[in-house]
Amino acid sequence: MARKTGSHSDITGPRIRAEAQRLFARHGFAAVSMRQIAAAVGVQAGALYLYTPDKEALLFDLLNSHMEELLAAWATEPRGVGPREGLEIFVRFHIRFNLTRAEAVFLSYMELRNLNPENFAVIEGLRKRYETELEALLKAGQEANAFLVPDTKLATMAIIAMLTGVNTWFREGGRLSRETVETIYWDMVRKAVGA
Amino acid sequence: MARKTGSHSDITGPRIRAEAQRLFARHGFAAVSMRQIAAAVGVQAGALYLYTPDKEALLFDLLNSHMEELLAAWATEPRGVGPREGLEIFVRFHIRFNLTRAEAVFLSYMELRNLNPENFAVIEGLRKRYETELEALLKAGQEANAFLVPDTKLATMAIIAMLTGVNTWFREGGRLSRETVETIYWDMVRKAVGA
DNA sequence: GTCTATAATCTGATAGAC
DNA sequence: GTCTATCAGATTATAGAC
Repeated sequence: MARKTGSHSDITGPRIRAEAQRLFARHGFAAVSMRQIAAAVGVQAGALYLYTPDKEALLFDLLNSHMEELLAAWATEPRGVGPREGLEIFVRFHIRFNLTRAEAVFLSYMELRNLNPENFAVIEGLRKRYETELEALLKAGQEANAFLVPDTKLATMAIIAMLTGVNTWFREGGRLSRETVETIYWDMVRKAVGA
Repeated sequence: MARKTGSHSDITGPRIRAEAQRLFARHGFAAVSMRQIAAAVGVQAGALYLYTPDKEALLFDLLNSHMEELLAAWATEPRGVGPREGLEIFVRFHIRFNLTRAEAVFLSYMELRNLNPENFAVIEGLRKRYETELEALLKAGQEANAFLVPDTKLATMAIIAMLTGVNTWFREGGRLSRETVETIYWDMVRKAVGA
């Protein structure tokens, strides 16, 4: 069962992504050097290029994985029995999922500008798909007369911005539990859409 | 009226700040070099150091000015005759002011991490002061039984995140005018706080 | 007030030994 | 798969001429 000397490809790849995410989120993509990432992983800078063609591809991989995981996780959430329950599930899901991926969420909002146009379009497409999921819920509720929403597009953007904002101030062990925060935000969203 | 050769201190200072803001917002603080800023202004890199001790002080100056101007502008807004009108004035003010300073708003949210701890604390203090203005409005409305807000701190964060989010998608000349957007957002905020 | 020149260091990425 | 060494160029900031 002896391993070949210095061969850790199964573990080094994920470690590079983890350390890159941590460093990019903390200092910003441009401020972090390949050498810093390598040092955090415990390899030399040259070794990184076995796992990524360049620095930008590393960033794209992080953003792309995050968005794919977000959509996949949402797909496994239960559908509500009506518009109101469906929206509550979305609100709670968004807060909960984003809080467990704070670094990735931060990167996805802050470092998009460091992607080339093709990669940027991919991430924007995935983000749009997620927004459309919420907008569909709002439209359905509006048509069923369960909600009173003057503009579903604006309501979509308003709700997502409001929910994502939790990431900027929430701290585990603070005044309120995550569950309580979810409930209070759901109360505000529910009233805002007239449900 | 002849000027001394190459003397433009009255105009170069503001130009440096304007170009730095534009470049930092577009590419990120770390990704922009002092040479790029100098080139955009039309001077050599060395000349920048007559106006700023270093790159970080330039960023701090931009963030600090923005926050001071935000607070000063809010201070000149009319007070509403009641909690409801007061909140509407805040909602419209926040959207309107932030849309006219999109680059500065973006920087204030994205580049805080590039400040040293002292400068960071200054900006955080100013931001907190602004948040407290909104929270006071919500508390007053709650006590007057004009609003029904389960948690004024969370409502403050939720409303600010929601309103600031307009900056990420609003484009002049798009589907809706700024006035219309203000009105729709005010409708959502009003309902969310039970007014 | 602006310029040129420069110091000292760091950058992303590659080549080739092991 | 990882290392060392290296390339070619960029970085912030300063010194001193004009």
